[in-house]
Amino acid sequence: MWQRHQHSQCIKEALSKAEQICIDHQCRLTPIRKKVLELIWKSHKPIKAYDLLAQLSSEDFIEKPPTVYRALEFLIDNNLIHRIESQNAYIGCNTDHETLDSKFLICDQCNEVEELSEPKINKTLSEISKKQGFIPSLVNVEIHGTCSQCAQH
Amino acid sequence: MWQRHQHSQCIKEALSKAEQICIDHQCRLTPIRKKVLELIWKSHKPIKAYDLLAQLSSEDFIEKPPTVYRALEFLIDNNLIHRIESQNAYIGCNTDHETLDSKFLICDQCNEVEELSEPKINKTLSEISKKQGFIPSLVNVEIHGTCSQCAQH
DNA sequence: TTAGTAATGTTATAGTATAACATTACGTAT
DNA sequence: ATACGTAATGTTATACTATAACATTACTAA
Repeated sequence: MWQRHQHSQCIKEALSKAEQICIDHQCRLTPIRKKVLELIWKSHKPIKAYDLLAQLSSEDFIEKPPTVYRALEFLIDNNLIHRIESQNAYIGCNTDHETLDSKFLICDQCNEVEELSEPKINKTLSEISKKQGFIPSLVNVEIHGTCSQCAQH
Repeated sequence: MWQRHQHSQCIKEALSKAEQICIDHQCRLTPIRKKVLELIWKSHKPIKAYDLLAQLSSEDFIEKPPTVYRALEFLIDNNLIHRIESQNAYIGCNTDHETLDSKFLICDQCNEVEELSEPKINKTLSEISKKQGFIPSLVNVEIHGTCSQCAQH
């Protein structure tokens, strides 16, 4: 689904984006938060909370669930990662969001996930909500299937 | 969000729909499956597996997790209920599905859920998937916000 | 009737997440 | 620099969600 590439670049970009956001939002990218964000980007696929936990503990970080869940909460609140609801897993966000929304293509073959940033989807969903008198505050779209790479094999 | 009404009618309809589907699919609406479906419709809001479990056990049904999870799996597979991923909860389906998709408006105030059956959403999502060479097999859309009823108060 | 499959029973455990309270670190006003 | 308030983390315990694995029972069709 994604081009093969060195992750180091996306990790770097993600971290510097995170730092900028923390300045803007007046909050702190503490070592734990930074480490969790880094691990999520390193994985490059959805990663589970307890897998993060295991990796943290193997690197001399504190390895208790609340630690990682707090970091995840922080990163989600600041739009630096998203939760893939259908997998109880977390993935980095490299998209600029004007609204609270996340939209994914999830390949059930290779488990790669691509985040969509198509305004058209938001527009359609927003129109339909409005038609029902519903005021949306947060949208989540998860499309499972087979990615182009996997479809060819 | 929904008009006030007697649930008895929707429960009846849901059950007879279920019976028809089981005939079509050559499977059985056993007492447990029927009871679980009934409880889900009685709730009329998303209901959790362990809440179903509690209600079952108070009615002389077997009250072990696998029982209820198996019934839930059966009902989901036959499109009689859906799982609300963002809530780990289950809700009845009164919609006819041509494809595997579920789309919800979820009111965070009153916790009512309305299932959408707008082909336009599927069309939009399908077009965008295709553009990426992605072959969708299952779509889930969860829109959180405030329903028209709650917005007025 | 009996053999094969579907469904359920049962025990145990895996996997996901949070509550509650204690402690430490940080930012800032004095 | 110091003291104070807030933010973040440490720590223990437990709640909540779901499934594996194997035994038993019920149904169906030859």
